[in-house]
Amino acid sequence: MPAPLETCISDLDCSSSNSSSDLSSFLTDEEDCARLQPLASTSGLSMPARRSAPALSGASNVPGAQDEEQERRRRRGRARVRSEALLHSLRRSRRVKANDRERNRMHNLNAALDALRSVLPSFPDDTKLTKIETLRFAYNYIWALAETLRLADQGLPGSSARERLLPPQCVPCLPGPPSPASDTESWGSGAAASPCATVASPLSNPSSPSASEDFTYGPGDPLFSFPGLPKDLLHTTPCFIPYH
DNA sequence: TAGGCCATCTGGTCCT
DNA sequence: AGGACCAGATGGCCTA
Repeated sequence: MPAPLETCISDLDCSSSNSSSDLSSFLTDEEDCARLQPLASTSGLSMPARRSAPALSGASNVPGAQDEEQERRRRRGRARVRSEALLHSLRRSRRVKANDRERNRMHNLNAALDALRSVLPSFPDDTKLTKIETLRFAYNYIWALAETLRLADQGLPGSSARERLLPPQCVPCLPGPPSPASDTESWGSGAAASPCATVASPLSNPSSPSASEDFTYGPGDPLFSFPGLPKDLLHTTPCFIPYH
Protein backbone atom coordinates (compact mmCIF):
# COMPACT_ATOMS: atom_id res chain seq x y z
CA MET A 1 0.00 0.00 0.00
CA PRO A 2 1.45 3.34 -1.02
CA ALA A 3 2.17 5.98 1.58
CA PRO A 4 -0.58 8.53 2.10
CA LEU A 5 -0.31 11.54 -0.06
CA GLU A 6 -0.03 13.86 2.89
CA THR A 7 3.05 11.97 4.03
CA CYS A 8 4.62 12.18 0.62
CA ILE A 9 3.90 15.85 0.50
CA SER A 10 5.30 16.53 3.92
CA ASP A 11 8.43 14.62 2.93
CA LEU A 12 8.63 16.69 -0.16
CA ASP A 13 8.26 19.85 1.85
CA CYS A 14 11.11 18.80 4.12
CA SER A 15 13.50 19.15 1.25
CA SER A 16 12.87 22.81 1.35
CA SER A 17 14.83 25.08 3.59
CA ASN A 18 11.78 27.23 4.09
CA SER A 19 9.13 25.71 6.33
CA SER A 20 6.73 28.60 6.30
CA SER A 21 3.55 28.57 4.29
CA ASP A 22 4.66 31.58 2.36
CA LEU A 23 4.65 29.84 -0.98
CA SER A 24 5.91 32.81 -2.83
CA SER A 25 9.31 32.35 -1.27
CA PHE A 26 9.77 29.41 -3.61
CA LEU A 27 8.59 31.16 -6.66
CA THR A 28 10.50 33.31 -8.95
CA ASP A 29 8.53 33.27 -12.14
CA GLU A 30 5.20 34.76 -13.07
CA GLU A 31 3.76 31.47 -14.27
CA ASP A 32 4.07 29.67 -10.94
CA CYS A 33 2.61 32.57 -9.04
CA ALA A 34 -0.33 32.80 -11.38
CA ARG A 35 -1.01 29.07 -11.06
CA LEU A 36 -0.77 29.10 -7.30
CA GLN A 37 -2.90 32.11 -6.59
CA PRO A 38 -6.33 30.40 -6.78
CA LEU A 39 -5.04 27.32 -4.99
CA ALA A 40 -3.62 29.32 -2.13
CA SER A 41 -6.79 31.27 -1.75
CA THR A 42 -8.85 28.11 -1.28
CA SER A 43 -6.40 26.29 0.97
CA GLY A 44 -5.89 29.13 3.39
CA LEU A 45 -2.23 29.50 2.62
CA SER A 46 -0.71 32.91 2.55
CA MET A 47 0.11 34.11 -0.89
CA PRO A 48 1.72 37.52 -0.86
CA ALA A 49 3.10 39.22 -3.87
CA ARG A 50 5.80 37.40 -5.75
CA ARG A 51 9.18 37.89 -4.23
CA SER A 52 11.65 39.43 -6.57
CA ALA A 53 14.96 37.73 -7.31
CA PRO A 54 17.67 38.54 -4.77
CA ALA A 55 20.08 41.30 -5.58
CA LEU A 56 23.49 40.43 -6.82
CA SER A 57 25.95 40.32 -3.94
CA GLY A 58 28.88 38.44 -2.43
CA ALA A 59 29.36 34.79 -3.49
CA SER A 60 26.44 35.08 -5.85
CA ASN A 61 28.59 37.22 -7.96
CA VAL A 62 30.39 34.11 -9.11
CA PRO A 63 29.40 33.70 -12.74
CA GLY A 64 26.65 31.04 -13.09
CA ALA A 65 26.13 30.51 -9.34
CA GLN A 66 23.20 32.86 -9.18
CA ASP A 67 21.55 31.21 -12.12
CA GLU A 68 21.86 27.79 -10.47
CA GLU A 69 20.41 29.08 -7.23
CA GLN A 70 17.53 30.63 -9.10
CA GLU A 71 16.91 27.42 -10.96
CA ARG A 72 16.90 25.41 -7.72
CA ARG A 73 14.37 27.73 -6.18
CA ARG A 74 12.25 27.57 -9.26
CA ARG A 75 12.18 23.76 -9.16
CA ARG A 76 11.32 23.71 -5.48
CA GLY A 77 8.56 26.17 -6.07
CA ARG A 78 7.04 24.14 -8.87
CA ALA A 79 7.26 20.93 -6.87
CA ARG A 80 5.51 22.58 -4.01
CA VAL A 81 2.82 23.96 -6.24
CA ARG A 82 2.25 20.50 -7.67
CA SER A 83 2.10 18.91 -4.24
CA GLU A 84 -0.35 21.48 -2.95
CA ALA A 85 -2.54 20.99 -5.98
CA LEU A 86 -2.37 17.24 -5.49
CA LEU A 87 -3.32 17.52 -1.85
CA HIS A 88 -6.14 19.83 -2.73
CA SER A 89 -7.53 17.48 -5.34
CA LEU A 90 -7.18 14.54 -2.96
CA ARG A 91 -9.16 16.33 -0.28
CA ARG A 92 -11.66 17.34 -2.88
CA SER A 93 -12.15 13.80 -4.14
CA ARG A 94 -12.52 12.50 -0.59
CA ARG A 95 -15.13 15.14 0.08
CA VAL A 96 -16.98 14.26 -3.09
CA LYS A 97 -16.98 10.60 -2.10
CA ALA A 98 -18.17 11.44 1.39
CA ASN A 99 -20.94 13.59 -0.06
CA ASP A 100 -21.96 10.72 -2.26
CA ARG A 101 -22.13 8.34 0.68
CA GLU A 102 -24.06 10.83 2.73
CA ARG A 103 -26.54 11.38 -0.09
CA ASN A 104 -26.98 7.65 -0.43
CA ARG A 105 -27.42 7.26 3.29
CA MET A 106 -30.16 9.87 3.34
CA HIS A 107 -31.84 8.23 0.35
CA ASN A 108 -31.88 4.95 2.25
CA LEU A 109 -33.31 6.70 5.25
CA ASN A 110 -36.02 8.25 3.11
CA ALA A 111 -36.77 4.89 1.53
CA ALA A 112 -37.24 3.43 4.98
CA LEU A 113 -39.55 6.29 5.87
CA ASP A 114 -41.55 5.67 2.70
CA ALA A 115 -41.84 2.02 3.63
CA LEU A 116 -43.07 3.04 7.03
CA ARG A 117 -45.62 5.41 5.48
CA SER A 118 -46.88 2.62 3.28
CA VAL A 119 -47.87 0.46 6.22
CA LEU A 120 -49.51 3.25 8.14
CA PRO A 121 -53.18 4.05 7.65
CA SER A 122 -53.58 6.66 4.99
CA PHE A 123 -55.67 9.74 5.22
CA PRO A 124 -58.62 10.48 2.98
CA ASP A 125 -56.98 13.47 1.38
CA ASP A 126 -53.86 11.41 0.72
CA THR A 127 -51.67 14.01 2.28
CA LYS A 128 -48.16 12.72 2.48
CA LEU A 129 -46.96 12.71 6.01
CA THR A 130 -43.83 14.64 6.74
CA LYS A 131 -40.91 12.84 8.26
CA ILE A 132 -41.62 13.86 11.78
CA GLU A 133 -45.33 13.18 11.36
CA THR A 134 -44.58 9.72 10.03
CA LEU A 135 -42.45 8.86 13.02
CA ARG A 136 -44.92 10.18 15.54
CA PHE A 137 -47.86 8.60 13.80
CA ALA A 138 -46.06 5.26 13.69
CA TYR A 139 -45.31 5.50 17.36
CA ASN A 140 -48.93 6.22 18.17
CA TYR A 141 -50.22 3.62 15.77
CA ILE A 142 -48.09 0.91 17.30
CA TRP A 143 -49.26 1.92 20.70
CA ALA A 144 -52.90 1.83 19.57
CA LEU A 145 -52.45 -1.60 18.08
CA ALA A 146 -50.89 -2.84 21.26
CA GLU A 147 -53.78 -1.44 23.21
CA THR A 148 -56.16 -3.18 20.84
CA LEU A 149 -54.47 -6.48 21.52
CA ARG A 150 -54.53 -5.91 25.22
CA LEU A 151 -58.25 -5.16 25.21
CA ALA A 152 -58.94 -8.03 22.89
CA ASP A 153 -57.06 -10.38 25.17
CA GLN A 154 -59.16 -9.20 28.05
CA GLY A 155 -62.40 -9.61 26.13
CA LEU A 156 -61.63 -12.98 24.64
CA PRO A 157 -60.70 -15.32 27.47
CA GLY A 158 -59.17 -18.63 26.57
CA SER A 159 -57.95 -17.53 23.17
CA SER A 160 -55.17 -15.44 21.86
CA ALA A 161 -56.46 -12.27 20.39
CA ARG A 162 -53.02 -11.56 19.11
CA GLU A 163 -53.15 -14.58 16.88
CA ARG A 164 -56.56 -13.61 15.60
CA LEU A 165 -55.68 -10.04 14.87
CA LEU A 166 -52.17 -10.32 13.63
CA PRO A 167 -50.03 -12.93 11.96
CA PRO A 168 -47.13 -14.00 14.18
CA GLN A 169 -44.55 -11.99 12.30
CA CYS A 170 -46.57 -8.86 12.86
CA VAL A 171 -46.73 -9.10 16.61
CA PRO A 172 -44.42 -6.35 17.68
CA CYS A 173 -42.35 -6.00 20.76
CA LEU A 174 -44.15 -3.13 22.27
CA PRO A 175 -42.68 -0.63 24.64
CA GLY A 176 -45.86 0.24 26.47
CA PRO A 177 -47.96 3.33 26.42
CA PRO A 178 -46.57 6.40 24.77
CA SER A 179 -45.03 8.32 27.57
CA PRO A 180 -41.65 9.40 26.36
CA ALA A 181 -41.21 11.61 29.35
CA SER A 182 -37.50 11.06 29.23
CA ASP A 183 -37.38 12.70 25.86
CA THR A 184 -39.63 15.67 26.20
CA GLU A 185 -37.22 17.72 24.21
CA SER A 186 -37.83 15.84 21.01
CA TRP A 187 -41.37 14.76 21.61
CA GLY A 188 -42.84 17.92 22.91
CA SER A 189 -43.55 19.78 26.03
CA GLY A 190 -44.40 16.62 27.87
CA ALA A 191 -47.67 18.11 29.02
CA ALA A 192 -49.64 15.30 27.44
CA ALA A 193 -47.21 12.54 28.10
CA SER A 194 -49.05 11.22 31.10
CA PRO A 195 -52.50 9.66 31.07
CA CYS A 196 -54.85 12.49 30.47
CA ALA A 197 -58.21 13.59 29.28
CA THR A 198 -56.95 16.22 26.92
CA VAL A 199 -54.39 15.30 24.42
CA ALA A 200 -52.55 17.05 21.70
CA SER A 201 -53.48 16.02 18.23
CA PRO A 202 -50.60 14.40 16.45
CA LEU A 203 -52.10 14.20 13.04
CA SER A 204 -55.50 15.69 12.89
CA ASN A 205 -54.14 17.77 10.07
CA PRO A 206 -51.00 16.14 8.84
CA SER A 207 -50.08 18.87 6.44
CA SER A 208 -50.14 21.59 9.01
CA PRO A 209 -49.72 20.31 12.52
CA SER A 210 -50.39 22.72 15.26
CA ALA A 211 -47.64 22.86 17.78
CA SER A 212 -49.63 23.85 20.78
CA GLU A 213 -53.20 23.12 19.89
CA ASP A 214 -54.81 20.72 22.30
CA PHE A 215 -58.00 18.93 21.68
CA THR A 216 -60.16 16.26 23.12
CA TYR A 217 -60.13 13.46 20.63
CA GLY A 218 -63.18 11.58 19.59
CA PRO A 219 -64.23 8.75 17.33
CA GLY A 220 -64.87 11.13 14.50
CA ASP A 221 -61.29 12.21 14.35
CA PRO A 222 -59.54 10.80 11.29
CA LEU A 223 -56.64 9.89 13.50
CA PHE A 224 -58.67 7.19 15.04
CA SER A 225 -59.77 5.59 11.86
CA PHE A 226 -57.10 2.99 12.18
CA PRO A 227 -58.13 -0.04 10.15
CA GLY A 228 -58.97 -2.95 12.39
CA LEU A 229 -59.16 -0.98 15.57
CA PRO A 230 -62.31 -1.62 17.55
CA LYS A 231 -64.53 1.39 17.98
CA ASP A 232 -64.59 1.10 21.73
CA LEU A 233 -60.89 1.62 21.78
CA LEU A 234 -61.52 5.11 20.58
CA HIS A 235 -63.07 5.90 23.88
CA THR A 236 -60.31 4.40 25.94
CA THR A 237 -57.24 5.36 24.04
CA PRO A 238 -55.15 7.62 26.18
CA CYS A 239 -52.76 10.29 25.17
CA PHE A 240 -51.27 10.64 21.80
CA ILE A 241 -47.94 12.18 21.53
CA PRO A 242 -48.14 15.90 21.14
CA TYR A 243 -46.41 18.07 18.69
CA HIS A 244 -43.98 20.37 20.20
C1' DT B 1 -43.48 37.39 1.87
C1' DA B 2 -42.68 34.50 5.89
C1' DG B 3 -42.46 30.01 7.44
C1' DG B 4 -42.17 25.00 6.87
C1' DC B 5 -40.13 21.16 4.68
C1' DC B 6 -36.65 19.11 2.21
C1' DA B 7 -32.15 17.90 -0.19
C1' DT B 8 -27.53 18.64 -0.18
C1' DC B 9 -23.01 19.99 1.39
C1' DT B 10 -19.80 20.16 5.01
C1' DG B 11 -16.80 19.38 8.99
C1' DG B 12 -16.54 16.99 13.26
C1' DT B 13 -16.80 12.74 15.92
C1' DC B 14 -17.23 7.91 16.63
C1' DC B 15 -16.61 3.22 15.25
C1' DT B 16 -14.60 -0.80 12.92
C1' DA C 1 -7.57 4.95 7.62
C1' DG C 2 -11.95 5.01 5.95
C1' DG C 3 -16.79 4.76 6.54
C1' DA C 4 -20.97 5.82 9.28
C1' DC C 5 -23.32 9.02 11.74
C1' DC C 6 -24.60 13.52 13.17
C1' DA C 7 -25.79 18.37 13.31
C1' DG C 8 -25.39 22.98 11.34
C1' DA C 9 -25.69 25.84 7.21
C1' DT C 10 -27.69 26.93 2.93
C1' DG C 11 -30.73 27.33 -0.83
C1' DG C 12 -34.91 25.81 -3.40
C1' DC C 13 -39.75 24.88 -3.47
C1' DC C 14 -44.35 25.31 -1.83
C1' DT C 15 -48.24 27.23 0.68
C1' DA C 16 -50.98 30.32 3.54
